[in-house]
Amino acid sequence: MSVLNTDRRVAVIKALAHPARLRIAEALASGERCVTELQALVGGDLSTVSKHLTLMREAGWVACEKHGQHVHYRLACDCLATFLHCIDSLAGDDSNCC
Amino acid sequence: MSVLNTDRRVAVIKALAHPARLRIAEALASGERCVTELQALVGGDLSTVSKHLTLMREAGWVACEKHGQHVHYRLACDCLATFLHCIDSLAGDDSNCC
DNA sequence: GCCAAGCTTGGTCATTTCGCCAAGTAATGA
DNA sequence: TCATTACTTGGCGAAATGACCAAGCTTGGC
Repeated sequence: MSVLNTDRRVAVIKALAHPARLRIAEALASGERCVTELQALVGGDLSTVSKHLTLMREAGWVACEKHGQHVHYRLACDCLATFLHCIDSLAGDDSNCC
Repeated sequence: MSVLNTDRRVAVIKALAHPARLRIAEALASGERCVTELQALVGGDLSTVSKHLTLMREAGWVACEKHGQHVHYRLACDCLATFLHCIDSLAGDDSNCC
């Protein structure tokens, strides 16, 4: 495995390694949302949310499409549930991993 | 899902969101290694590697056991392969996600 | 055309993370 | 016991990340 591939993998992982971005991903699992809706969910400045979404898009987690004034974001990958299940097997308070 | 759970999930994800730590995890997938061996693999100072391992242990990814002078680190979770497969479906150069 | 809503981009500052060095502990062998 | 190897911990400066503000672009309604 090359260093480049490692760095690419790291970029994908980092894109979810932030509370706001993880919450955004969880929200999008139940359907499309526009930026303002996601801001209402995670709080903070709209520009901050927009930048989080750009990062997630570059990593490949989400895709977006413009509808009039609104930009609809959605999950671009159906493996989020698998990913989270894997994380939760480690994150559980009861340490019942694997 | 509470904020606390989100933060715990983020801590688990962050523990692999670094090139050296990801490489360490990949290496441990093929068997136990002591700290010096992992240092040879990822480079940098031994203390840096040790701190990476502490972080990964607190997140639950690895466990360790002392054998004489050596400390053997191993994966504490068998879901790493699943995790990486999920990441690679996004990290591939060919964008063939999902 | 003009204004407001929705979003993105650039800039700056505060916070976090990272990596090395130095110092300390523990086990082994001479 | 003294030196060496293996590892951990604390500390500090450097680099990366995150959050807000301000400014700009685009779309839609009046």
